[in-house]
Amino acid sequence: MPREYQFDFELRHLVYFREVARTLHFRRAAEALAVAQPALSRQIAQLEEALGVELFARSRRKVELTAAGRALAERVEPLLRNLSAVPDELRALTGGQTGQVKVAFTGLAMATVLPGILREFHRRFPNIRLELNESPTSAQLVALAAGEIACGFFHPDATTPGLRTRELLREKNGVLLPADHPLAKRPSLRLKELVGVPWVLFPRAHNPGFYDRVLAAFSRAGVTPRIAEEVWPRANAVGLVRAGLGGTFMCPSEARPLPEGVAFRPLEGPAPESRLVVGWRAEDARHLPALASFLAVAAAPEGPRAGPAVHPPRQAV
Amino acid sequence: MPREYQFDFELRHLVYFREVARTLHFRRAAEALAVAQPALSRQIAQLEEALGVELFARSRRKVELTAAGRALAERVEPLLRNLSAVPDELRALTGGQTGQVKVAFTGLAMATVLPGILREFHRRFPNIRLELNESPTSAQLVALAAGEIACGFFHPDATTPGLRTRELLREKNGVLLPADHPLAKRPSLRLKELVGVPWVLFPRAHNPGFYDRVLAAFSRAGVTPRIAEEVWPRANAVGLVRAGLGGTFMCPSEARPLPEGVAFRPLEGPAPESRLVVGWRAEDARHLPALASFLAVAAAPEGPRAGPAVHPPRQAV
DNA sequence: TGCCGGTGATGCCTCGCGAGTATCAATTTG
DNA sequence: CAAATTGATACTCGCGAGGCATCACCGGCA
Repeated sequence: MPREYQFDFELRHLVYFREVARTLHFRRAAEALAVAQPALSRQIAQLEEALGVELFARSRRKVELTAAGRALAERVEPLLRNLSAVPDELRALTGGQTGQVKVAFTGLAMATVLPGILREFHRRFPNIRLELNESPTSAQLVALAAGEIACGFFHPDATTPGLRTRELLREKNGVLLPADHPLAKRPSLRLKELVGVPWVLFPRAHNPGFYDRVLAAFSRAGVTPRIAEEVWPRANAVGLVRAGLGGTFMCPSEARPLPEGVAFRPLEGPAPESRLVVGWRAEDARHLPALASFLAVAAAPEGPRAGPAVHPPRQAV
Repeated sequence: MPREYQFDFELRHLVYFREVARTLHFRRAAEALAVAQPALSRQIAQLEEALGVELFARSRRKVELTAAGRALAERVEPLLRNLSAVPDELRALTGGQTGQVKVAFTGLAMATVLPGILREFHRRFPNIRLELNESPTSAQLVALAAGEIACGFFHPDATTPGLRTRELLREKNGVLLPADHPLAKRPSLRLKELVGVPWVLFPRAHNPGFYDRVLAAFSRAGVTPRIAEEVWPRANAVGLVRAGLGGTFMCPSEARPLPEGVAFRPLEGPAPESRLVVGWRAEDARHLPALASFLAVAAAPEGPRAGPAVHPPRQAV
């Protein structure tokens, strides 16, 4: 039996095409797909070449579907819809619609991406129960290795051996100050201007890598910070800052919405960078169906998140 | 409206999966797909990870489908079948089921891949008429530029400006000799052993680049060939060799089946390499529906060819 | 009519990943 | 127990998807 026809296009082309066919607008479609407009233009051109057919009639000012384009849109729409249901069906077969998953998270996760993930997850998998516990990065790594949790949202620093991770957030830190602090009058700050400001941190053992990078950033700026408090869980740091005990680092997304009595100021120049990832043991994803379902939401390549999409930037700053 | 679900796998994964699901054998599936076995293993592993489901139960010695694997196979099979019909449908819409295409070809094309392409093409597009003319590479390039032909099978040498091409064949030449020639007793030959053998070539103007590479190969081997005849069309060269006028270069595929009265011997060490491509003007493929249909067969990435599949080797020898 | 804003295409560059080669590890077979 | 078979792993390389900057072109507006 001769080998079946192989495709000279990919699902990506079809997904891109569908979006352009819907919006009839390359730039808006590109934005919705979270790619740059030239990339989208080229993929559409490739698809047209692969099919040997013009799909869009582009005048410089307007985009419309050709007859072939309309036909393709009609075929592609149900096809992608069907296909998108397949992964959940398969997980359902292996029991991935029920069960429970133990999940650990840090304060940053709960302050940013986690609520959106949980909402989406409970919509798609109402019968899977999550057991959620706030826990520092270091403890999560131990618990993952020991199999005590199936999945953690933490801040990667050292290499995470044997774990699969997906980055969810990467942001340069800004500074959280008491609202009445003199420096809070400035629209933005530099690290070296923080000399003398007492500083609120977290216990070093919770994430030594990041802790040390913070101190290193200070010392590169010629400042020796005075550590006023080490506090945990993270959410309590805001209270200490508001109480006037000092300042602390914070990601922009973590500072939205801004609590009363504190001010958030971005840092100019070099500043510590916070990364948030979701991590799990590679083999678990194939053996614990409920975990696979959770990861289908939490570690989706571009899963819909709460609020405006938060794209992890490609390169570090 | 939130962005629709995006896939974390590609059509390639599904095609690969289908083949493994059919054969239940990674090596044979890899061969059928014309990829190496490790590549296939990894793509399947990726698909399993993307879906969060084990698709195959591999013992070291046997591969079987899991329940999820069976379910996926059932979903994927019709889906790919449907999808493979789409390109032809679209071309039909724009008139790509009728019309005519002017095609030029060289002797090598007709001796190797062209018959298989024509058979397949007439099966899929019985109402498109081809106008086929044997023509040397140089003339084809002129005719393509002038729009006199829509598509040519030729031997690329210089750059082919403004043309889209796809490689169909790349082979090291061997030597065709009269069956009773003394050198024909040897199982294989070296270029320098051909000293003194009269040589049958094609008119230089037909493909100066290749012609000169042949002479250069001779001179690098320390041989100055005596050009006995320059003949065209190519098929006539066999007659001259059989008549004892001399030897000529020939690709292994071109020498199958071997005509009476001649002997084909591979060359050891460096030897001229023949390449065959199909070429067309990029914009024509989108504006001439019948051409698009022809290219869907002739320039398919791995289209079924006559006889055992001829894969153009990845790197030159 | 000329300027400006919006739109899709093009050129150049980077980097991630698919695929190739070589090799390993495990199991069956004689 | 040796040899063959088979899927997985380590590494390296090259292609191409995608990013950024810019162009070419068109419409609207004063």
